[in-house]
Amino acid sequence: MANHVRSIPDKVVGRLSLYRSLLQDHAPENVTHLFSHDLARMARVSAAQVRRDLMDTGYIGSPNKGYEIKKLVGCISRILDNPECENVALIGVGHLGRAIIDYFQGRRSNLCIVAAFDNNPSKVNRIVQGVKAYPISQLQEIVENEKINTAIVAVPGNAAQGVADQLVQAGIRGILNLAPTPLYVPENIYLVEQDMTMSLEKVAYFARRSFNKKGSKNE
Amino acid sequence: MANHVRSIPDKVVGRLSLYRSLLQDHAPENVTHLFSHDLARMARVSAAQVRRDLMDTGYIGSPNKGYEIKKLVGCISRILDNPECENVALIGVGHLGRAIIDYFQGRRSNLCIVAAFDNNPSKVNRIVQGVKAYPISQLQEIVENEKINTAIVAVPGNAAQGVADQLVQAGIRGILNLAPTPLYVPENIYLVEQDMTMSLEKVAYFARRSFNKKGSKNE
DNA sequence: GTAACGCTGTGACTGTTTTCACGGCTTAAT
DNA sequence: ATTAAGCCGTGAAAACAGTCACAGCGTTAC
Repeated sequence: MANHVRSIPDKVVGRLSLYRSLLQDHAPENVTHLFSHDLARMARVSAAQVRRDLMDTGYIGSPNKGYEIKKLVGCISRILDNPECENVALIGVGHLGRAIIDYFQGRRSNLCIVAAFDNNPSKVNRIVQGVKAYPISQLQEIVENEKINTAIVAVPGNAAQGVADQLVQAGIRGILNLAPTPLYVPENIYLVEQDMTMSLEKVAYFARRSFNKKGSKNE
Repeated sequence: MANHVRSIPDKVVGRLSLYRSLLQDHAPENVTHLFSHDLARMARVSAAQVRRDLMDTGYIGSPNKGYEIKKLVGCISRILDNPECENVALIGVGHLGRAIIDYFQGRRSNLCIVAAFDNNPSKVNRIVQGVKAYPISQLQEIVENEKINTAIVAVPGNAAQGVADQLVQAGIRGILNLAPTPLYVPENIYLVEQDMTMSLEKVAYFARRSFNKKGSKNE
């Protein structure tokens, strides 16, 4: 319980992840340093926000060179990443599942989707976009062998809870749920719900009554 | 500008949308009423949170019957929904785009994807999962004709900004961005960024250091 | 040398979101 | 009737998140 390693808030972790991907993917080749306001502009946040967030990484910038991109990325990675590559399971090999595989296939990241699962016999026991697909019955076995502790749920809503139960059973520690049904999981499992319906209804609501107020959100 | 209709905060709108979908899709058939703590349990929030959120809808529950589901749904809908059906455009007919169409096809909602767009000639001018797909060159025309003011961006990261510019040009007011690149849009456009990479990195981070702390997030 | 600049890191502040806690109401039971 | 119970609505407090503003420090210019 003694959380000697200072625990970083949810929101900050999200932005650190964003900063890193911006630095890796969108920084001009020839630039080695940048300032808080540069990163802020890229991430659509305030410069003060960037500086505050970076405090949590322990990285210290130079007052007039700014931040050294390489070092900063390394520093964020030391916080966000496992020392080794982090194995992730994907459940559901429909359109959404494949979209997700594409997402991660392209991007350098230490997150690696090492196995996909589906209960549709026609989809399993073959390679989908570079990822081996298994029947769900092998979930437990593979989660253990591959030391997977994070999973993405991309199945239809009515199957989601069942899948979640099996994931918890298999020893998964964190779940990203993309199905439109919220999940019940034990307290000690970290869960992020990402329901597109909800997000879209929000957009529609604020778009309609566009008081000239801008909103923006992540996670 | 006089916002006589009290503007409801972002977060609350999101939860109202969630409450409604829970009530519509997951309420037992024979039950007509429920209490704040019932809805709270379904939505994984506190009962006080539910009551506070519902204040914004104007609906008033009965101290010992609780909330009448039908009336409450109606009341939330009166806030979230357009009187008529709300037309939405989808940009990008890859795996992600199709997944989104499936999402909304199944669910009763007053959001309706009326047109999809793609710049891949092999994907356009045909019906994809019930939605007509057009080349992006027709964006402006169709947005105007169909009175669309909300769009979902589901294209690869490097195409996202270009698409966003065209959407703004065409008069769109709200954008849900699912591409892994944050967008620049004018202040008066409501934008929600929903980057799966970021979410997953967050899950992985908190799953790893699972101090027995639970986290949960939406939108 | 030294003055001016412009950035970082951070304490203090402001604003927002969530929780607490309690008065009031409505029903049911005695 | 009167009492007891239990939930709702909401003011007040607490927790959280983001912004402001400024001291301190390299760097550059003169």
